[in-house]
Amino acid sequence: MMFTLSEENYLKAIFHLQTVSGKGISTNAIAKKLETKASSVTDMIKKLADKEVLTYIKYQGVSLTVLGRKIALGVIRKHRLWEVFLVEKLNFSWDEVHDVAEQLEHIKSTKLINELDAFLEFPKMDPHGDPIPDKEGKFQKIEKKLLSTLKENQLGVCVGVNDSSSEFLKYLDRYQISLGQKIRVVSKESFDGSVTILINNKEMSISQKIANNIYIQS
Amino acid sequence: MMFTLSEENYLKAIFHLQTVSGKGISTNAIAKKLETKASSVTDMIKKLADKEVLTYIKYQGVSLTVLGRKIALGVIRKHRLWEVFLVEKLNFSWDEVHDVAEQLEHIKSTKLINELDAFLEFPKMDPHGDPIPDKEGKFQKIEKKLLSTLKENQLGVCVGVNDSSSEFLKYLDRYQISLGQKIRVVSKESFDGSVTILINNKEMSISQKIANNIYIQS
DNA sequence: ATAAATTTTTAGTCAAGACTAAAAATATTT
DNA sequence: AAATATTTTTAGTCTTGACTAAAAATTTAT
Repeated sequence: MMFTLSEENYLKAIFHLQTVSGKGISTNAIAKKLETKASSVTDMIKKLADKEVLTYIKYQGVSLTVLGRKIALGVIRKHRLWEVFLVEKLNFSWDEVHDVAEQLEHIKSTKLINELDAFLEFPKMDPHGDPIPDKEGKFQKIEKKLLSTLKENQLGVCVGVNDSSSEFLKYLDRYQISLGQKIRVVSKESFDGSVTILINNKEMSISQKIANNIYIQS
Repeated sequence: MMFTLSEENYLKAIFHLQTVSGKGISTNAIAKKLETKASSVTDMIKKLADKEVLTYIKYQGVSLTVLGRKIALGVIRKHRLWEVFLVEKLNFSWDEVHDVAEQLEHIKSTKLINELDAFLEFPKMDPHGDPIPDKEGKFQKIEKKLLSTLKENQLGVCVGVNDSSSEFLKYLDRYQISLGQKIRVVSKESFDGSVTILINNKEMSISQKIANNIYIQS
């Protein structure tokens, strides 16, 4: 069974939505994620249900079948391995990889992706701290919480980001926040939720929105 | 100006046809090369003429403009660099690379391809002996002739193949014919054009068709 | 130079994947 | 429990790139 580029993108989007909110995924949520219209989503969902990668009951949202999940994980595996390749071998920075990986993830060749995996020495994480599924679709769940949940004076290490947009990642670069960076919460402002943090002995203030997009391990 | 996957494939096909037969390329020739129908070619040609990548006069075939040639060479550059990558870094053999490279050649990212070029240390040839255009589209023309044009007792080195199909390349592997391999013509059979050659001190006979698809440098 | 054969183009369809506008179903208020 | 608001689906349209069948132009043969 072959899947088109569009179909793969739908499966990936539904998988991501499913890991966040447990239950059936609404047409609207998918439309928003893929920046398309609800009517287009309905059309595609019918096709994917016919292909038995998701179950669909009218007016009740969808959820992936075992097969659908497997395909989604395959695409995610490819996306993240290519990101590692771009950063490790081709001098891309973490804010430059996303768009290219979005293209590369749809290249069809089992040998290609497994050899790439070996060439990169079976990395477990991509450049944004997200886990890379193995051949079987298994991946380790990383213990992590949002920076915004740390209490005053607590210390943690940055292990991931919740937003991989180029704008956000460039912001982090400017403030020297990268994977592995130690961050201490100095104080929290209850008025606007902003957080004062200590990085490399320098104090700085970040907005709540920023703090909500940085993953920390204590 | 952006080009779709189909448009790029048309440009590439026309470029290849143009390098073989000097003059305007016929609708039929393109259809044959792309395994499509002449009517489909006419449709696409009109679109490409509008985009000013080729000139087209009804019933008279087409020829690439400077821009069209540049785009075609860009696609060919990507194809061949990816082939080198697959063989040198990912343990592909020369008969396995074509289909994957056909997909990879359409990935859009200038940085990607130039970094890949550097990573591979600016190779001048792909695994089939074909030259790789540089950033500017320049490439060296290799002096070569068909094995079938050698006279009896002449010696040469295999420097390329005229057919990159998996079947043909596997045949060459079986008979230990690879790039750089020394080949001496022992005798030629005028009846069927077959050629008896000497490789690694072993004599063998190859058909005219095979001899017509191996490039030799004397 | 006309007839026959070939090539090329036109006209009309089709499938995929998206869209808008309107209808139908479900949720939320009052 | 109606009335209103929201979500989802349907119906119909559009674009891209392909297709078939038929018409038009060009070549080749007689």
